Amino acid sequence: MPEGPELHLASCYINTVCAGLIFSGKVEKSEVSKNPEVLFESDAYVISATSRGKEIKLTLTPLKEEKNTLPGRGRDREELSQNGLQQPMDLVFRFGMSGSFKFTSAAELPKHAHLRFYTKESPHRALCFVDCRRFGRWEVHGTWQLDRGPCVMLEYEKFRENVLRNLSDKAFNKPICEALLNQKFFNGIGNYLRAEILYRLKIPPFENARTVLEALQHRKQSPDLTLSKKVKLKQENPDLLELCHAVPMEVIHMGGMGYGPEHSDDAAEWLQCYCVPGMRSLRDGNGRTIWFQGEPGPMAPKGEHQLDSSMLCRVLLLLVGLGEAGRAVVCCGIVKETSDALLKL
DNA sequence: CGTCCACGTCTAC
DNA sequence: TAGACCTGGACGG
Repeated sequence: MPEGPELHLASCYINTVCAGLIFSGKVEKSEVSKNPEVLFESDAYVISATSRGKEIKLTLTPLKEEKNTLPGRGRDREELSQNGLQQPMDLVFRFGMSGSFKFTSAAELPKHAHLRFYTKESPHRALCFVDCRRFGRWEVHGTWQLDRGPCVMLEYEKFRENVLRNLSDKAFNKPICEALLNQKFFNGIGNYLRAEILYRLKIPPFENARTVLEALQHRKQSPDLTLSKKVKLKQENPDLLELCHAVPMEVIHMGGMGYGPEHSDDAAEWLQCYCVPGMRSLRDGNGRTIWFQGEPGPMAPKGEHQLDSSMLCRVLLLLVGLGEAGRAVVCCGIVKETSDALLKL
């Protein structure tokens, strides 16, 4: 489920279900997970969460009055402070392709629950990090990953500045659709968001990123307009960086994309481009599928494998609709990769 | 049965 | 710039 909006919603979910709840005992890791053990133990602690882009941070805080369990009982001494109390601990998670948090009965843990926090009450319940593909990661005593930029959702002004002040960075030598996945500058944007954002402005995905973004630096002012008209104009014509904030915010207000079993109808309706029938798709330079409408743009990868089904359909319909002479003309003009692809059918 | 595809990083040649 | 890392759903034979 995981691009920026889903990560943020996960933090909201955790803060809601854990509000007023007391957790207890050790943090349990599944056998199969290669992530680090979480050596935290407390008789009574609380859990809270914050998010930043595509990361989420859990804070485990022992309750004050606790005199901790016997030091040394199956515990590393280093994990306890000098007076034997468990210190608060931050855990930073990335979700990979399939991470999520679920709060359930401890008796029936969800499949693929790789990290589990148990409540003190009985019968116990558990907050679980669930991750079927196990691409997700967590770090003990974690901090926000150093080379990830400000959150597109929660730190919009810093995010915008970070992009516009660094347009000389080689990250912007790339097509805009590839730059948008660079978490150093677009922390929170993922594959469906980049497609939806570019589609709103009909920006060709393989237009050069610097070319697109330099145009935002000197946005033309209209001094003759009143302030309210300027505000209105801006709201009705958001630029690319504003959409990098506004589009994920739409998803948050919708309650997330709900990938997987709980696939919501709202989400399916909300998508205007990503995986939508009739839209075109190509592989970008990193092998990721970019969905778009119209022209791919000047930096599109060349090659015989770069013909999408939507375009093939159109070519075939065109050929069917033409007479014999027209067909001959069109076939002569067809680009090499088109004819190659047709021959392969 | 098999092949392809998926919301993302990582690290190794 | 490839692969590696994983499970499971969709779809074809």
